[in-house]
Amino acid sequence: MTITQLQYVLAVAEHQNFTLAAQKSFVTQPTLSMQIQKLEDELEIQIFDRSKKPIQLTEIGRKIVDQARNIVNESGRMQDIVDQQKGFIGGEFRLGIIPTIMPTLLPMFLKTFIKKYPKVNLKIEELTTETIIKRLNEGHLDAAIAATPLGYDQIKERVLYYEPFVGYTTENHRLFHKKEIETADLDIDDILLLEDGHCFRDGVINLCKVPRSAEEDHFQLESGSFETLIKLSNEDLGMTLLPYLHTMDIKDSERKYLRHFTEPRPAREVSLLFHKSELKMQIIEALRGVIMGIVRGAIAFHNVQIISPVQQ
Amino acid sequence: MTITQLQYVLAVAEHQNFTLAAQKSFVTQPTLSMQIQKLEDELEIQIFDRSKKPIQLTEIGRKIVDQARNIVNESGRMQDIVDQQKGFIGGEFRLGIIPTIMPTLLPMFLKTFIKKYPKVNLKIEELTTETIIKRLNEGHLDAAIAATPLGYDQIKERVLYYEPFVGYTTENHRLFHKKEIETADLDIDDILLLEDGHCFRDGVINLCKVPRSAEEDHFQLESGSFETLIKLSNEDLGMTLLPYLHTMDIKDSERKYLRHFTEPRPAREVSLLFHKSELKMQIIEALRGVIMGIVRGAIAFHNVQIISPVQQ
DNA sequence: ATATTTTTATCACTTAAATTGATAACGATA
DNA sequence: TATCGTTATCAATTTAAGTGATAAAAATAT
Repeated sequence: MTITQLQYVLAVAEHQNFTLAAQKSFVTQPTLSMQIQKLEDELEIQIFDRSKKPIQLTEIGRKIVDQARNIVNESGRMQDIVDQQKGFIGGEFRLGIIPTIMPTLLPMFLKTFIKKYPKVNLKIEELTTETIIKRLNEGHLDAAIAATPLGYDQIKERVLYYEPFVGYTTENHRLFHKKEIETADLDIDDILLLEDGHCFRDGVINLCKVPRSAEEDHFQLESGSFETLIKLSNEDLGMTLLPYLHTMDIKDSERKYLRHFTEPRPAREVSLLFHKSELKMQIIEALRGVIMGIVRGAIAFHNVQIISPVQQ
Repeated sequence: MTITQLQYVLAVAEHQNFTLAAQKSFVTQPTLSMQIQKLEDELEIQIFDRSKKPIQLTEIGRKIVDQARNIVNESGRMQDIVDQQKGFIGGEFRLGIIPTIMPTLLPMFLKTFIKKYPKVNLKIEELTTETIIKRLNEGHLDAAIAATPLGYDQIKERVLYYEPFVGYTTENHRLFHKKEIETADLDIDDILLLEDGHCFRDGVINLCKVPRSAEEDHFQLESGSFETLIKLSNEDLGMTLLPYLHTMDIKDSERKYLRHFTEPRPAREVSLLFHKSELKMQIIEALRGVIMGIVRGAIAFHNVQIISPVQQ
């Protein structure tokens, strides 16, 4: 049994296809087939059921894959240990960020981070929470930023900050004339929300404590960005909710429509997520330090009411 | 980095000698030297300080060795997973037992065990608690039986049974005429104990709640077996304490010197120890099942006062 | 049904890696 | 200074990993 063989097993398990897995592993398909057969012979079991299309893991195969992932992860940590000892912060680091956090948070910390840690080769991707969890589990992401708590037992969460929500009304809206609004004022049918998969939506739904019913949705087209929501809101299609950081670069002409909540303000918890194997922990800690340093001051922490994303 | 290289590192770390480590790994010394150099080059660190005699681990080397042990353990578990799935209980199993438990317990369960699990190739060694812990940590033992609790964080303990102590007096002893004795009757200067390293001794000392003082020891020669203690006791050199199972095969002529304790009786906790990595867990569970099945009935469990070995 | 495409297995062959035996280099001890 | 025990280095060998071509099998298209 070699670490390489285990990596091949993981590749096939992921892609359910020897040819594709071989490409992703940068070897030819016979290499992969032979090495996996060798491992199967050595352990005297079948890891894959090749009769099913696409290829499936056998019952024992699933356990083998779990353990293989464990071993491959622990092997990867060897270099981490060396880096940590040397105080070296560098190498490739793949970070996922959900769409509702990406545009505001990334510009705030990116410059500082790459200046402070120039040897880190950051690869940032905008991904939904669901994809983030999948990729973290498969080891294709080193860390991610998303709304929490999510409570996956393979994924650790470190809170970065609590971001209050701010209401965005229009002149004709029933709440426009209130200086400050409170949670109880909200009406689920009245609020424009983001499309599914953006966990912000779930936070809002959760906030209103009203289960979303399909019949009550007036229009099906839902947006992926707050810019669209603001424009729809401006057309008197309802109010919307914006995370605090988004309100910082809103047009002056639209600023008058912002309505802050009374305390305790509803807020979302934004955390750094990473796999429990804690690979590349030095970089994760470095990133956390930079982000928390930048955000501190920009957001008031006191008296916020945490909104959990309900998707799981 | 290969698993083989990590095994070589562990061998050198253990034996502090490339030549010896090579022998134990069944390869030549150049193989070992080259593979370890290759790993050091790959990680760009020195694992071993070859200037010191005997060879020492560097600071980073110690961390590398810990992680290597982890990876090698997890690799070893791959076959365990397969065995477990197949319901196969077999292969080499190295069991350590402390001297004060070995002679009474081993004959009780050995026959049953090898009959029930004929494919297990049991290798049993009589070892002190200290050696047991060292070997479990190094992976040279799969499990052990000793007096507990010990509280090492790398070692897990599963209680097998509680074994009461029985007093052994002689005709001229002050306690001879009591039908039953109690803990308070004991006097540390008056009891014959086993040599250091046998954890039973510590249990007794702990029981008496009197720290052992060197001046008070009347004679330095201490025994390794209860047979010797009984004989010394017969010579009126003091009373002694025997674990319950030892009293079952005592000579009829000496049986009249046994004095049971009143409840709650002092007892020692006897447990199955194994490394927290839980390798070969099926066999460990099988062994535990057999021993607990055999011991149940032989020892009354109620109202025992647990005596902890103090050595740590 | 039959042809075509996609995919995995098998083969002889090449490339790369691990291992070896001999020996040099080093440091400790006599 | 000689000797011993040890590790490093080297060319040669053995073993393992990887390749390209192709066969076999299965799915899909015609």
